[in-house]
Amino acid sequence: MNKINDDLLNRGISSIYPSKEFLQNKIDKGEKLTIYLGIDPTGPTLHLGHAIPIKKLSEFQKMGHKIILLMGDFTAMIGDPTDKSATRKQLTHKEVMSNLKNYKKQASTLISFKGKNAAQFKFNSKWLKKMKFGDVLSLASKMTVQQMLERDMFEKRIEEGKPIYIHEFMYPLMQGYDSVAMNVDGEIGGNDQTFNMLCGRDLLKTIKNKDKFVITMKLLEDNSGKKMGKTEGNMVALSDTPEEMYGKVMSWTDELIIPGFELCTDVSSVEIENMSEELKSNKVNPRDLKMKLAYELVKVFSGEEKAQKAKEGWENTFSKKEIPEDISEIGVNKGDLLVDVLLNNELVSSKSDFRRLVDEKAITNLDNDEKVSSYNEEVKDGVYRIGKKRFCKIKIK
RNA sequence: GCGUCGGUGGCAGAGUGGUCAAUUGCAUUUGACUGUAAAUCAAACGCCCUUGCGGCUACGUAGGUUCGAAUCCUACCCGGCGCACCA
Repeated sequence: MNKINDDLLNRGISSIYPSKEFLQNKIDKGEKLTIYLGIDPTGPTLHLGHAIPIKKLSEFQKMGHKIILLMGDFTAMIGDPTDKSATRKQLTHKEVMSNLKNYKKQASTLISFKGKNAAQFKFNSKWLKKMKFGDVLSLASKMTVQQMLERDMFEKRIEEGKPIYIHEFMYPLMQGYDSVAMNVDGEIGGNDQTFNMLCGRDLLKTIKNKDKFVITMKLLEDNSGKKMGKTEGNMVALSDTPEEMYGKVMSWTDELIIPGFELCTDVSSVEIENMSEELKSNKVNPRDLKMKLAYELVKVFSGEEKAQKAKEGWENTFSKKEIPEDISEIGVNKGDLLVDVLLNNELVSSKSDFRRLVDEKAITNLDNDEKVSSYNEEVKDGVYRIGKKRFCKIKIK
């Protein structure tokens, strides 16, 4: 078919079940499909890992398909055992609701909740909460323990003598039931969700004799297979400022450059291919490509203007070693000790921490370019730099 | 319910009467190097006053034994595993 469609079913996609042809066929026939993405609100912000399937979803929306963003407000309380070597602490519904407070707004940078083909925003507690024990049992009778046990992380836990709770077994069933309850045509998600999503496919087939398609997206990961995550500290959150996003991308390892372009930006596939070639043949400085990636990525979420500003801000701070533009200004009294000021503003975590930094000559007064060398130094007017990333502007009242 | 093993710093995981603020790995911070990073190397990494082979707080909770406990004892709380049913 046409070019757009080509990207639609290829770019960033890990696999399509039952097959790409199956889905292509439906689209070619002009069917209006209902497709959903489920997110468990386990944290207060959406991050790039969520944004990747949301972005794909938006492509479907633009083509006139119906899309649903499903909040797993019920399932989040149980906790998806995927990728967890230990049982996750269960969340209360209140915590979950507070987590997802901003999701809709954050997602609306990519998909539209307004207009004639508005995306729907749903909650799975609506049907899961109402289920009776009998309903649960009949659902549970559709799946075997062996099927569940096949999952690696269960095997691993058994080996390590760690507990597996029954409710964790139930998780894929619940997620699968979402498909049945909403009677969707398809589901999209990260390829770490493959098992759960296929579970829904099975259920839909058994219960409603409907063939649900499943699209799994590639994950943004380096070649050691380590997913980017909060623990890595460089996971872009959709609540980040353009500057923060830009900075985080720049701290990614080089291997993420090409996947980053493919998964998170609107740069054309051809262009990406070219860049990939250039990288391999060392024709370009990876840094320059990464800067382009950072720019393009910020553009997707915040627009061109903000992206440009973020870029300039970053260049000033790091490349030219200048001070970032908008650093917080702290008003102090004459004679205050620098330690106290920094401690009160949480720029150092304790007085001991401060002393260590002084010993390491990590604190510099940029106005006269002198290192702070005494523990008991009084504050001076001017800009201080602590390590590489922390800055503060001090103003004596 | 019975038996048994265990609860240690952000996490993982040593330590089983004194030299333990507690080995080590990961994470983190800082410095060097660089392409901004990554990798690598060096250092730091409970808090407080800094003068110290300093003070304070910490090894699930509460008591106890001891000159001295993360280490021993008692009770309690929490967890794993096994057994008890199907045989």
